[in-house]
Amino acid sequence: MEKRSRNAAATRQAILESAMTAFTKRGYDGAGVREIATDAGVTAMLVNRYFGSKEELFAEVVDTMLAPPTMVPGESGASGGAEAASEPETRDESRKRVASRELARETAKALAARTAPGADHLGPFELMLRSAANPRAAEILRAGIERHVGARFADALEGPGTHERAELGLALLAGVWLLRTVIGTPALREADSALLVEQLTSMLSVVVEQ
Amino acid sequence: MEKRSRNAAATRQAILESAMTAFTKRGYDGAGVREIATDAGVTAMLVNRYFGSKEELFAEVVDTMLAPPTMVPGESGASGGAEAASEPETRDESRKRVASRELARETAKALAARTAPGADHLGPFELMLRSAANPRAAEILRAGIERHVGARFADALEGPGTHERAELGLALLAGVWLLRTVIGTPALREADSALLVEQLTSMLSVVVEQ
DNA sequence: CGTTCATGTCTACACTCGTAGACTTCACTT
DNA sequence: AAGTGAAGTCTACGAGTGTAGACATGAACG
Repeated sequence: MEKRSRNAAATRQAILESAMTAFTKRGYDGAGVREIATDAGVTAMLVNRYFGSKEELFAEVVDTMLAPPTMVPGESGASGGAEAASEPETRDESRKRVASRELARETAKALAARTAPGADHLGPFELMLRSAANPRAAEILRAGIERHVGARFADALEGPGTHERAELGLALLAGVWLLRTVIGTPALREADSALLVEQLTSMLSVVVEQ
Repeated sequence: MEKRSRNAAATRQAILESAMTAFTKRGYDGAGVREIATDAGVTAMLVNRYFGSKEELFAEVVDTMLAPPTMVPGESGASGGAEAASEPETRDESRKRVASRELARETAKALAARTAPGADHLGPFELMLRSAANPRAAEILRAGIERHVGARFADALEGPGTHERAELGLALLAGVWLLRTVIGTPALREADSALLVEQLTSMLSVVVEQ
């Protein structure tokens, strides 16, 4: 661990990244300010000094983790293990050119891979699922989803009711993530990957295709 | 509120019902033993005296709320104080006679109705979604789902991979419940009911129909 | 060099939490 | 009516929470 001698920006970033993993792994209520601070090599009070309060820190974490991934290679979004949950390479514009069924399949494959028993990909879904219990956190999440994710997913669709259909797809993704990783129901954990992708693709196609 | 003068069974039941609503509304971490006790007209210590600990109380709540049919149209599904309705009829058999598409549609309609903006139907889904953040609670939930819900839903299906397909359906239900009520994303909240039922039916049919 | 001010720490407060042990009060039996 | 055991309460502890205010520190600048 490097020293980071009195660099405000670096310290702030360290706190933010520590908060990302803490909130994602333990949820808003489960993560403590002291824990976040210690992991960042800092005192608890400094967290509030930089972010105002735990709630404001959480809001910034949500904003960071739900924001679309930066294409600029210089910025590595998060070293703490937080990546945005979207398909590997395809950006919004190129997505529309891809056949709808293919979009559904790629999404299904990505979901299946990240929620596989071995993988421990922390991501915005876990952040949401583990923090939804707290009403204040839920409101912050709602705002973040509305601002970032919902619109981004809806843009990938065509036809009428894109927002509603996008959120229906999101609901399926969130539910599978919940049961497969957070809860850990055996039937879904041990499900055959190829078969799972197949079923998810079919379900997603309902809302993805026109 | 009646007096319930020193009746052990009634007191236990009162605590259990109070715990159901508290855990469902605020989640495992959010609900306090003192709050549960006060709502039952009792001291906090009596809760632990009857149930051993908060965790054991939660386990009994989970067992109670997951035991009766949850999402299937014929049932009331615990609106706050769940009543143990005994029902000797062969529900499973009659269900299988219903056309698969009809099962999907009925389920979709029930889900849409219970997650509508006005309705405040507390149920096992909220219990799960609000308590999943705590690992101990998640494990208890996993056991309960495996013991009760998964198998029951799988029994309503036919063909291969019933457990996996049942849990995929459950995932969709849970995700919609999450986004629509716990998080409260506007696109799903304000979605047209009939259209929502239609899309949900199509998505569910993928896993419900053979 | 010494001053300065952002950067970071320490102590402390005012809670809430789950729960353990000792105590009291009531309903029922004899 | 007296006794007894179950039913319920009281006090308290130890740990943990978020955060406010006072204090220390060190790097950059005159």
